[in-house]
Amino acid sequence: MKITDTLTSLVSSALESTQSSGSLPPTGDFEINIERPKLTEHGDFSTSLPLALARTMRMSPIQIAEAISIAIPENEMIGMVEPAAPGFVNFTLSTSWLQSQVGVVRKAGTSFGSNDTGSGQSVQIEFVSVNPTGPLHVGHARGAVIGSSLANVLEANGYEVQREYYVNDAGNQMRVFYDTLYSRYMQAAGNDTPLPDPSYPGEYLKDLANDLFHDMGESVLAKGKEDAIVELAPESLRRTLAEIRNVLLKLNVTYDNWFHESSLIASGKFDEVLELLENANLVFERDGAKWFAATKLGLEEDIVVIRSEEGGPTYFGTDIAYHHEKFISRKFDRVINVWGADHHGHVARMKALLKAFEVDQNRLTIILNQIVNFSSGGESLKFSKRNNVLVTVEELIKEVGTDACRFTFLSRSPESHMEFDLSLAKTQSSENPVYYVQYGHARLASILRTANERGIDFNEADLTLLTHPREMELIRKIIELPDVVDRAAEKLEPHHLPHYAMDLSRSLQRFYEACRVISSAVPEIETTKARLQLVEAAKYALGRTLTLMGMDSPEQM
RNA sequence: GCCCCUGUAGCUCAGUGGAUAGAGCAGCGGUUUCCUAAACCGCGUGUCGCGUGUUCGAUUCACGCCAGGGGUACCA
Repeated sequence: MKITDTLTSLVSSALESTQSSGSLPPTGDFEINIERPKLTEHGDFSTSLPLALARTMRMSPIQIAEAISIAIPENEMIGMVEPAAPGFVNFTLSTSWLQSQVGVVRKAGTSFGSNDTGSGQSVQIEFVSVNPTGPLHVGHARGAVIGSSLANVLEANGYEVQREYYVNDAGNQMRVFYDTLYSRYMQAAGNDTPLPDPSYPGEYLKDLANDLFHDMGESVLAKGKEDAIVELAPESLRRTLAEIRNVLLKLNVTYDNWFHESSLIASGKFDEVLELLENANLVFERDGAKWFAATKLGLEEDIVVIRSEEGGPTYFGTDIAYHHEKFISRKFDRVINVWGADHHGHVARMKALLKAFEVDQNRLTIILNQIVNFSSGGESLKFSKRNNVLVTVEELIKEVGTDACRFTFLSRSPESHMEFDLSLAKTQSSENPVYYVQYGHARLASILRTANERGIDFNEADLTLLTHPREMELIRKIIELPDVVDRAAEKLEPHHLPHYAMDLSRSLQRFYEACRVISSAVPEIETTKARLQLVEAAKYALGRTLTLMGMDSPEQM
């Protein structure tokens, strides 16, 4: 049970008993809010309930706080309950309970930090989903990092999670891409074929065509353009996706499923769902195209689902079928899409679509991460190959490393228009919070290594010897982790993790400085054992945090 | 025009309707017989963009304004 839940029930029963004894008057509806005070003098937790009740009770808040404080039932967790002006009830955790938590954390081990808030619920999280037309651009890294950490955190909170990449391999863009690929392939074969209009830009296509020509040769061309594309397309798709997959792997991003847009058409799913909407009178024809009647669902404009020109579905068109697939066929309780801010116009459409499917809109959450500006030493960077500024995620990882990259992206909330300072991120020193956190982990590992080398068995220890302020500070910080995970998962805010990691690291460095763990002085062996248990607990907490962030937990640096 | 996001310390950013708004970096000064100094300790009044409102209480919620970014396709 979470600490705050216990406190809530303690306050609740205190209020009931004061009311039944008549020392406090009855009240209407209210909510018990447990928060963490900023000042240590105000204890570990507090509630401002008396302030909220003052009006209906027609009493001064402090009187209510006093009455509640006295009535709080005995609990091993609570060391002290104090009323405080103007109307708070402050709780301080008991030293003995805090000490005992070291054992609880050690017992939980690498699973420490987990909750079961989401157990029994399935959630699908879709992220990155960039068109398979080239390597990932630096801007895509943010969504990748947010999505993958969010998935980790949701899993830690008990959800059954599926990570999915939606491969847009069917749209008009892909047609242009393949047309251009054909021309590039012809050029690679030495023909003077012009690029189509419109054509797909980028050097990548040229390189891809050259590679394909090297491996597949002239014979492909003998069949004419359409047949050649039929052969080239799957192979180019396979190679581009492999490249995307590899670079994501380097970013520590993995998927449970790669879902192809084209499969929606091949399987008939697209037609099936379109018919569904037609039967519901939500699809009509105009100017030779088919439209989704979004205005009937409160939107300002209708949306094209099938183009007039070649009769193919639009991006929104297939997304209709895709989301039907997510909610109706695969029956996810919740669906989370992590999109770049440039997709913002699409959000209202998807919500409208859910209305058409009669799916509760709250089951779909769309996280829009804002764009990233890259800078180096205070100077803003414009991306281009010509200026020799990095462009791809691959180059970004090479430049700053996976861990620094993840930590930096993760430490800002998705909606912030963040600035990524490359020079700071790649600094491998104390200036960089990334290494500060990892160094903390390495240091803990080092202490445990030393204990092992010296043959110290600390499996049995007297935890009541942990009384130093820095020891208590560290324990308090360690046991915050489940709350941090819970909050990150429930509010879909993974950026709390790096901030917690920093706090925890600071607490353990301060502890390290003040409390020698392994000492040559023999009489202190019992203290050593207790502190080694604390060190191990801290290592579990920090290691778990790093794992959830998708970062490495180094044993030494 | 309309829609979304942002505006908090010199810089980059946290901040759950509560008590005296925080961290990292940068800057200045100090700390090392023994587990990693990639560390620790000390030094911070900032119109929380501006205004009005809701509230016992607003950086937090609502509305208006200002500034910056993004979107506003038979692209995705």
